Amino acid sequence: MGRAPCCAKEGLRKGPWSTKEDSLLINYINQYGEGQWRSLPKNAGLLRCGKSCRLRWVNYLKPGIKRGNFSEDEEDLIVRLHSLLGNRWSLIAGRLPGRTDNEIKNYWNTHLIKKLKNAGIEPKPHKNFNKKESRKQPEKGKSRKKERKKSKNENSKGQIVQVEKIKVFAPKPIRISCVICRDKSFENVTLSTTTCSSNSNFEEEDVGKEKENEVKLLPRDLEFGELLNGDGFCDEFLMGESYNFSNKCLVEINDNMVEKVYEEYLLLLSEIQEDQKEQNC
DNA sequence: AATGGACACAACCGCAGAGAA
DNA sequence: GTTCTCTGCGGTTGTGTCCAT
Repeated sequence: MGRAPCCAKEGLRKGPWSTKEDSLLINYINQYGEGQWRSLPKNAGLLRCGKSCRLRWVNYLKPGIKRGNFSEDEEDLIVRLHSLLGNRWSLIAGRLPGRTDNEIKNYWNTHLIKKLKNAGIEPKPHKNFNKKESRKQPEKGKSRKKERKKSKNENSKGQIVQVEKIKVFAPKPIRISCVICRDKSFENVTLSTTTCSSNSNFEEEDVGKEKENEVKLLPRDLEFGELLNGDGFCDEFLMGESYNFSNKCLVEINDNMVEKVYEEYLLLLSEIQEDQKEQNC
C-alpha cells in the first residue's frame, strides 16, 4: 500500500484476516475483554499488530455490528448528519445502530456522493474538519504539541493573543445497537443502547449526563433530494423533526442535545461565512 | 472463455489527543 | 512542564468481484 508499515516489526502478517485469526481474536477478547491492543496480539497468539487487531474487532467482529445494505432511512440520516458534522465518521456512526465509522465512510465515498450528485446536490467539503492543514510537519526541533500550543495562543508575529475558544458540541459518541428484547409472547419489543468507547477529538462541553446522548427518531418520510436545503442543511432535523427507521427501532432525542447541536451548526456556519469573506477580500 | 475497467470494501497508515510516568 | 505510550480517528490504498466487451 505504498507506505511504511505502522509496525516496523518484521514477521507480522498483513492483509485480509483468516477465519483462524478471527476466532483467535474473538476467543481472546471474550475471555479477557477489549483493550491493551499492543500486547493483545502476542497474548492471543496472533502475528498482527495491535492496531490491526483493534480495527478488525471494531469494524468486523464485534457483536452487534450490522452488515449489508444501508436502508434508505439510514442513508437519509447519514446525509443529514454529514451535512451537520462533516467527515466526523465516528460521531455519525454513533448515531446509526450497528454501523461502524469505517463502513459509513466507505458507503459515503462510494454511494452517497454519487447519489447526491445525481440529485443535483454537490456535497460540500467540510473545510473546518480537514486535518491536512493541522497535520503539517512541525519545524525541526519542535514537538507537535508545542506547535499546537503556539498556534493556539500566538499570532504570526509571535504576539500572545486572546483566542476565542469555539466550543463544539461533540458528545461522547454512542454506538446504538438494536438489542431487541421480547417477552414470551413476542409482542413487546424494546431497544437498548450501548456506549462506544471512542473519545471526541474536539473541544467538548462537559456534557456529563448520559441522557444527553440520547437520540429521538420518529417516523417521517422524505425524498432524497429533500434532505439538503440551500445551505446544504436540513433544519428540520435539528429542530427535532421526526425520522423513520425501517427496522422500527426508536430511540429518544433530548431537547438539550438538539439545542447544542444547533448551536454547533450556527458556529460552523459563521466560521464558513468568515472564511468566505476573507477569500473575497 | 479471456480480458480489462469500474466498483466496493477491508485494511493500512499517519496523526492527534489523553493520560501516565 | 515535558516526554512517552496507548488509543482512536479519518484519509487513503490494495485487492477481490462484477460486468461489459
